[in-house]
Amino acid sequence: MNLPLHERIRQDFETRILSGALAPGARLPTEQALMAHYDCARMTVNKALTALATAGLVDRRKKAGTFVARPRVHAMAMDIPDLGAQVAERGQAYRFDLGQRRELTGAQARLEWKVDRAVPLLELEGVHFADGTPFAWEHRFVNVAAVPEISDADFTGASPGAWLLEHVPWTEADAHITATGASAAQARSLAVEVGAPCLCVERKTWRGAEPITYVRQLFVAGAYELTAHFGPGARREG
Amino acid sequence: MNLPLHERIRQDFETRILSGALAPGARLPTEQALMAHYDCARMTVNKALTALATAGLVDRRKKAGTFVARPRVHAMAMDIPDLGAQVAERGQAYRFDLGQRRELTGAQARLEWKVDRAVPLLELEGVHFADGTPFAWEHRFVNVAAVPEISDADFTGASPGAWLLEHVPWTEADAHITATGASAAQARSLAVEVGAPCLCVERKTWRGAEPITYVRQLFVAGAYELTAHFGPGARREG
DNA sequence: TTTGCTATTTTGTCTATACATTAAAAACGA
DNA sequence: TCGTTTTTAATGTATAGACAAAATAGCAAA
Repeated sequence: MNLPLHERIRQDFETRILSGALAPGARLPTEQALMAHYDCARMTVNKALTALATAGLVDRRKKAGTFVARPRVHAMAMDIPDLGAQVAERGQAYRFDLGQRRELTGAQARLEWKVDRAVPLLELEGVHFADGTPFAWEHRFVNVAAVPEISDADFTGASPGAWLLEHVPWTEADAHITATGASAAQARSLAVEVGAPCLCVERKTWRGAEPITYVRQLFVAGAYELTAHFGPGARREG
Repeated sequence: MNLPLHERIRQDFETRILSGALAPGARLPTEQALMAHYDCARMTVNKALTALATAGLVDRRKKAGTFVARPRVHAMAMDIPDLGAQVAERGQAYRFDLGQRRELTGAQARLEWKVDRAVPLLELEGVHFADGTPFAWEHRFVNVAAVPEISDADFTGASPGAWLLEHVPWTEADAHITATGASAAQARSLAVEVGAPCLCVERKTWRGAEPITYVRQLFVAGAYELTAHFGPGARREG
């Protein structure tokens, strides 16, 4: 494959960014440095970096330079919600209660998540509260190999979702959304009646080819609403 | 606002494409013609057209030229589902029963849809069946000014959603997804008990700045599932 | 300390040109 | 007429250079 040079440069950095080798906030070389390194004209480097910028992978600022973009959920079609921040935004007190925390070996993990590779997993289960009232229950698996720092994280207060958003940029996500009635255990956790309507969101996220987390969240009907916007522009008001 | 020239060129054509003035398949002027028209260098024109191409608005072929791309829903993050096609794909018989059909004047329309401009609306209400079993109820408003042909359309059999997908390319959509219990009327239409968990999808779509349709759909829990994929790649299997 | 100016670095835009690549179209030959 | 070859018109890539714009950093004055 003889790719054009600007495309090769683009892919070089895309790979490094998606793999995490270039962490969010890291500065890329200047166009001057790159045109020396690749022995080409500035326009060629510029084309590669501009492409990365329009793809949202990097931010470019005059005089400052080019930086790996922090993962912005707004750039994505549907907000991957940080429940705590949203609750706080409405002036309510947020709390996350961790119920269960378990480390799973690779063999178990393969069963639980149905990934092709066997990976060590962290299993988390807990409930989100707004002003002391439970509004969401979640059950999550995290690929420890992808995020080793998570072993030291403490989720009594901040939710695992918020922690992951902060620490791991994801690049791809799959979501399944259904309605369901609360099971007995879920109903107990959420303080609703068995069979009460709930919004169920199942989501898997990846960074490049590496699976990050799988989560199943149950929201009490009326307490939560997913919104999504598709298309080039920003979200509309009407 | 003094936009850069390549951006102005890009917007010129984006506007014409989204407004429908340049229909899918139409050929754009060659770079030569454009550099004469805008009195600039070829690279400037090229940058504008390349941007439109990466945004998926146009296709470019060497020797042939630049053409307005046909709208591809697959490029969008979440499939706007054609319920009939999905049901048929599973080997079930699909049917749509139109319950109510009403023309609304501008004044009423403003109330019903809460758009800033007063537009003539078509109000539709009906139920989707798979193998004779109702699985979704919908209530829809269509901007007749944007799609005048819809007045002649017949929805006994094919759903309004399918008709719109066929006839009107949308460019932007907003969706709100919640869980809710079925109301008395909805429960009767869907043959479930009052309060049964349902997935509720509210969606507005636009073509450019022009509102096309607003729909509220209720899916019986378990009978339907929304899936969404975010990120550059294609939907994953796992 | 704060404010304001100035220099400098880095990206943003644009030009004019050159050659490569591709695929449609035209010319050609059997 | 059909298939093959050649031409040619269009986009794709790349160069070297110029000036513009913006934001940081440093310095000077209030």
